Amino acid sequence: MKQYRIGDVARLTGLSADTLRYYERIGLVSNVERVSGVRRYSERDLSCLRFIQRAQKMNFKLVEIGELLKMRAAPHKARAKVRALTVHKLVEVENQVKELQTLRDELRLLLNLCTSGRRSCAIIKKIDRL
Amino acid sequence: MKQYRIGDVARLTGLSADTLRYYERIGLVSNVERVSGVRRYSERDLSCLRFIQRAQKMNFKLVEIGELLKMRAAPHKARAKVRALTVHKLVEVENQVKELQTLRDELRLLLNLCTSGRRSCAIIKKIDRL
DNA sequence: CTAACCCCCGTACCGGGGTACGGAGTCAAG
DNA sequence: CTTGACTCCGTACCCCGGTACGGGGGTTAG
Repeated sequence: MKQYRIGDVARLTGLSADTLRYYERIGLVSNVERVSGVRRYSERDLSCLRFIQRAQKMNFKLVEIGELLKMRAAPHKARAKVRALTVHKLVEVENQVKELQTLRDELRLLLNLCTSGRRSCAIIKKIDRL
Repeated sequence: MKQYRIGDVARLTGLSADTLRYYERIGLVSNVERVSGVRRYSERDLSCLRFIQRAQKMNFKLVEIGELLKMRAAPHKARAKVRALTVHKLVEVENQVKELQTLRDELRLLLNLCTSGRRSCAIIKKIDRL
């Protein structure tokens, strides 16, 4: 089984060495082997890190990813929990989308007002009494 | 002209007294009058605070709101700047919307997979090799 | 043997928007 | 005159996901 030092892992994953140490410190990646004090990452560790990166792109927070990793390790009883976590995340994201869309529309409105140029600034005025 | 103490303003705006002091500290609201050390907020100050609250809902950061407030005070030469700031914010928000929509679709996909129940957890598997 | 790298650990710091705490001062009513 | 409500200020702390720094040690090539 191949082993990687922190710098190798950094290059392979795109995460900085500091970040890798940080993940270990907060317990996200656990029990990385040491050889005379130096971290040796296994393929397993790498797979775990890539899982983290992908989950992060799915907007999961590091603590949540910690949960997911535990469930990943013990797949059977975890189904419902994983599902719940994902549903929760979906709802969160859906709400964010809605709010941001509203916001976007308002900003577009402001800019339209602004383009139909008058003396004073339509944007400021509009925020004044939105 | 009416004057308000910090507690009154807190009740009127929904901002905490600590937050009001904080806004003053970071220079967002400036030159609040004092009567023997005690803040006296004017109607102008209140209007300013409400502007802040509305701009904040528009996703402007406090530093940006600081800019807007300056422009609000000196409306004439500010047009272009206000516009630029707003355009920038709009682009930002549009990008966020797109990313979150993609994300939302992926989460929905995950949940669909999960519902068509099999032995092991489809969500975990999918994150494994997304 | 030295230079160039890599790695260790601990600590502090970043942004953003506040919240919490504690000691002291002020003011009005009872 | 005391009690209670309100305020002051300064400092520290929260979350989140890292980044930066600095002193020390290990390894490898020339």
